[in-house]
Amino acid sequence: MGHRCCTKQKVKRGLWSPEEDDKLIKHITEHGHGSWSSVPKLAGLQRCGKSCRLRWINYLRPDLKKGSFTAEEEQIIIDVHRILGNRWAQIAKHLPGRTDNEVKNFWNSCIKKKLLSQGLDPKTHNLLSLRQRASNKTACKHSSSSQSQQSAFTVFNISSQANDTVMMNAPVVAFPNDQTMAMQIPSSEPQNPNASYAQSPIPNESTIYPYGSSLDTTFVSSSTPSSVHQLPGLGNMLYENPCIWDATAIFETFEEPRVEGLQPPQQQEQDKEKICETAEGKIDMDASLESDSFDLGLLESTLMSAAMYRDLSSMDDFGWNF
DNA sequence: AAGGCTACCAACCGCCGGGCC
DNA sequence: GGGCCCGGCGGTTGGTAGCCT
Repeated sequence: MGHRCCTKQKVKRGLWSPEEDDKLIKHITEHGHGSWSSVPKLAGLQRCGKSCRLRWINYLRPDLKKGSFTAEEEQIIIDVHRILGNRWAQIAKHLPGRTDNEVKNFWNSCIKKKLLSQGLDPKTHNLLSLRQRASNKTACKHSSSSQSQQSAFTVFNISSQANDTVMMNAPVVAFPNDQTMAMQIPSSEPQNPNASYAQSPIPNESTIYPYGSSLDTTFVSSSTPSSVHQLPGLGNMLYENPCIWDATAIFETFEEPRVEGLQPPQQQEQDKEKICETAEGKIDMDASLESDSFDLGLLESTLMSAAMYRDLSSMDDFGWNF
């Protein structure tokens, strides 16, 4: 059963022939599309108006960008999808020359699998639970090696390469070229986060280093948060923890980090609120992002706060003091 | 070489909301 | 207010090319 407009006349379906394309291009360039339902008749096509519209928008439009997606575009898709979900049309608006259909197909064929292989849930962008990861392993040859959950500060990493990485549901910030921000305590270090709090929180260069392959760059630190007993929230922790600050400084040595900085202090309160919501099991960032005029700057700052979302079960060890 | 499998992508389907009468 | 038409959107399907066994 076709669309209403398609039932009025006998219409052709399936792939478009070059002749049909020519007719449609000629008609639209000369007359514009006007009412799509009248296009087939005026253009001399045995197609439904919807089909003409789709063909034009997805394939024939002159301003379409041809070729495969760039790493930059891929990152934009991931970033925006993290906030908006499957709103392909909205996502496509941030990619000039790309269509929602194209973005959707690229997501389903490439990015989705990539995220899964990194242990990320493509829907929520959160790390998959151990069970989910286990079930995913059967479908994903290159998934991360099995890793146990430790402390929330142990690892901020998804790495398919690092055997001694301790995986947990912790912040992950993705960068172009699949660089992934991650904080990790090497397995030789004390695994109890409280055990090392008395140590100097300021890491030296030997304790923070790029780690992993070109596809998985992991930042490793032996340092741990400096003030677990007064944690006002992870947002503040980002500011108060020199370890993480120093880690961000390292980004400068890598290719064009997308996240240029953390939120200004006044945003911390908002972030705290978001994290509180997350603690209640709610991760809903869409409410403030319904507008068409979505701001990538906002997105980036949001991502930094979003970087602190994740499986709160792993956060239970900490004495939250809101 | 042939059949099976997988990935990719163009196109379709069905639903929804807005505008018009 | 209700029905109809239309455009837009997200989900899904089906064809095809390439790879693997």
